[in-house]
Amino acid sequence: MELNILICDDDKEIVRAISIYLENEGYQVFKAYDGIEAIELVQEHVIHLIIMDIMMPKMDGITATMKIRQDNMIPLIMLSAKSEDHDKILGLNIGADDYMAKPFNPLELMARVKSQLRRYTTFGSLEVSNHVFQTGGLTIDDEQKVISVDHAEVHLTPVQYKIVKLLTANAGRVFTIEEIYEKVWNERAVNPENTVAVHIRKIREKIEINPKEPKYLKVVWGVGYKIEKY
Amino acid sequence: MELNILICDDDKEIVRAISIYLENEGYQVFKAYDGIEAIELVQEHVIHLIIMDIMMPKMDGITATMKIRQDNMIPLIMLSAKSEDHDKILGLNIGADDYMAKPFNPLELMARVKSQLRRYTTFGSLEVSNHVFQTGGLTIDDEQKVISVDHAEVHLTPVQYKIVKLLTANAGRVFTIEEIYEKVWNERAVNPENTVAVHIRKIREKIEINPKEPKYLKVVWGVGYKIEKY
DNA sequence: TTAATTCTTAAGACTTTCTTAGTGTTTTGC
DNA sequence: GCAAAACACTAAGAAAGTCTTAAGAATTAA
Repeated sequence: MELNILICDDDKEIVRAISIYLENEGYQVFKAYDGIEAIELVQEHVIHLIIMDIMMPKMDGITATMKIRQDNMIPLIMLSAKSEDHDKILGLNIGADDYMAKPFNPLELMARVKSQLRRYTTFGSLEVSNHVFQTGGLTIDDEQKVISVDHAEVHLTPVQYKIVKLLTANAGRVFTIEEIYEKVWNERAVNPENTVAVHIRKIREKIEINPKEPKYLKVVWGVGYKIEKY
Repeated sequence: MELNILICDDDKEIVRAISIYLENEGYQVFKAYDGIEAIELVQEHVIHLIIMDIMMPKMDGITATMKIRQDNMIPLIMLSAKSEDHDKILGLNIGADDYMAKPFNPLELMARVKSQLRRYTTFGSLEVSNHVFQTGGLTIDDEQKVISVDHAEVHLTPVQYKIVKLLTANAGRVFTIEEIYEKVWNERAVNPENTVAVHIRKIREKIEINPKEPKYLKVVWGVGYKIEKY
């Protein structure tokens, strides 16, 4: 999966240097040199993460962050500033997700970027290399995109399939609705939606004998859903 | 690995705000409102890092820091004070590990906390490796949100689960009702409520063979509750 | 355009949580 | 040792919260 990172700094040398690291890791990089450019790019493209300087001409990083959040846009935002500019940072909650002091160590930056983006790397770190997952009578063949329950094939729609795959590949682990949303749609949930619940219902209709007493797809009250590990 | 941070400030609003950030990052937070409370908590719990205000009633942060160091206790200590206070140098000479000027930006604070705690973590971000706590016949799997007593699975509600998790993760240690309330609900108990007792009752009903003679969840009269350490 | 899929909404079912009020037990002080 | 006080336990019902379900609107694919 392609992850898009926007790097925004008025120092072109920094932008260039960081881009190299990011591209090296396989990320798609977008570049901006002030807050206004950044906002434009965010409106035009699906950006997953923004690394933004605070001190910039035209529009600073704080203002840009607030504008982006006002528009209900949900990319992750990491702010950065020279350590002596700390006092410039006012206001308690402007909606950034991380902060780094300049000059920063590229390795640490990469570690933080990965840490932030972990929510999108759905099956990445957790997935087993195998193409077939199984738990109890539930089998999912990721190569043929086919799932079977007790040896009977079941047809799932794409979204349903992704949810089942996520839960089955990590059978036993409980995922909150937000987590499921983030990992399946690759977006952050803006407000608590019911859509995941509806999909869960549809899935149960297909894979459970008795949807009221699910054998596979279980709810953990007040927490989330999981596929039972057998 | 669970990292415990103690935040100590007489301004309750600050304590509350910072706790939210810290908990959001997965740290276990303890709260104190003056130096004496801080020292008590440090003696009772394994604290990895203290964020302490300098200006406080009863016992100030400098004195508390010195006392803690005199006792050969080793938590990291970050002091904070309004920028016009020039106690900075003094603070660092008496054994504090970092200093921050108020008002501070939460993102910067988080960056510094992580930086200090890096010695406890593999690389920057805090990665919990162990999801299973155990003591005697009581096992709690934090990934599956499942607890078992003598190999029999037990279903707990979210609040019940949080209480059991808190006590089990610190098995043998006594928590007062107020402590339990603060940690589970993330707020101070306004007036001595009975709600914790009710939850304790419900938990015992589920995890004890004979709730009247609890084997795991014990009361310490006049003090609080604990889970027996075996 | 039609068909399939996905998303939104809202009502109702169900679960959990909190409050109250009363009962039982342990400690304190005389 | 006994009464009073302090603290812990229990039960039941009200309030709050979460999940389920169905139906239809919106979107996407064929």
